[in-house]
Amino acid sequence: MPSKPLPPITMDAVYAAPGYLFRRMQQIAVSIFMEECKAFDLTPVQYAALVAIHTHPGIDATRLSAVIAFDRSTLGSVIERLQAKAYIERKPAAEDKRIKLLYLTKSGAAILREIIPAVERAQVRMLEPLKPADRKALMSLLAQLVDLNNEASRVPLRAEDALEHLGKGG
Amino acid sequence: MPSKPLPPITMDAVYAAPGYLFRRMQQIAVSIFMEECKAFDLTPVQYAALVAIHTHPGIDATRLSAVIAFDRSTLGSVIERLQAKAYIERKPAAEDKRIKLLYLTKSGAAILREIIPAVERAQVRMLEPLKPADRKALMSLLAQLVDLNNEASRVPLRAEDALEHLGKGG
DNA sequence: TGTCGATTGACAGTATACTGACGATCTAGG
DNA sequence: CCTAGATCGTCAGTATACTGTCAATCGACA
Repeated sequence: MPSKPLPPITMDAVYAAPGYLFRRMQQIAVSIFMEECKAFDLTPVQYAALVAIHTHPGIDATRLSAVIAFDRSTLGSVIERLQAKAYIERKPAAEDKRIKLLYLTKSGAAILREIIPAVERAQVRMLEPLKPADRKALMSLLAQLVDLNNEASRVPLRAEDALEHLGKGG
Repeated sequence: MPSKPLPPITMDAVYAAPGYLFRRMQQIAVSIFMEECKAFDLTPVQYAALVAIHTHPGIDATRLSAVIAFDRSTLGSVIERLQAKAYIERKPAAEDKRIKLLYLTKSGAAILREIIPAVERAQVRMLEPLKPADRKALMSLLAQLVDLNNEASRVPLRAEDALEHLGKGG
């Protein structure tokens, strides 16, 4: 008896696979972002980190990783690069010698203001080929799926939860 | 006169941005793939490369990169790793000394057969939180968007176009 | 108070990705 | 035949990502 007949192995199956489409779309999105923002020498990750530090001054690296759902290991080098560009500062916390608090510098706040229009353009361009109704539908479904799959990633998004210990007490 | 008033900078704007959602979803997808396939020690990229080499035996690295829309520079190390695992072979082409042709080995074909059920499970799991109708809608919109944005990425998908010179003459 | 478990930042190792460059090689034109 | 331009594989440099580990530190509990 032959074993269960195998489905044919085709590239079309790969092209239609969710994982493949997600990876392709991410590559395209990064490419568009970098093109629109090339005057600023900021990556998407660095941009998100700047926004989070702007929104939560004095956050530490571990909590930052939860707020933007980045890997903590990776975040170390991201922070280093932002610091090397003088967009952020790190200050040791008085109460806990392990922690280094993150703050935007003046030039960090300035570049954040300046880059936002370019980021907006990039976001618009990513969806531009679709009809407006389809853009909304896609974003709605994707937002749902990301939220419902939150725990499936190594670094689940914790957003404001992660900030309970920041100056407000737990 | 103050300049145009700035929109507030919030994390919610980041969370709702297409680029952010695409990156999150890709992280989640890779995480699920690796979890389902951990017994096989194959990454999503390595899997796609194996399928393409299976479908197009004797393809070279440059055409492979077009068929799966991978960066050619990156593909070099991917090929090296697959070769180190003895899943593929590289043979110099007789007619062109620059080119190395890629072939699946027996163990490469075997692992491809064995991993497919795990890959299928991963693809299903990625969309599982959505209702069936929503899964179809999301995949349809995403496939359209990726296709319409094809030229926006550094390595546009060329699929069968790239194979015109493979044994069939141009 | 002294110790144990948890947390924090850092690091090593692996794997994608993209940019830019390079030598070897092929092809087309003269 | 010989040179100019294109192509192929490769490499160096940078930037995300994830796994696993480590020392320093903190907090809680005995």
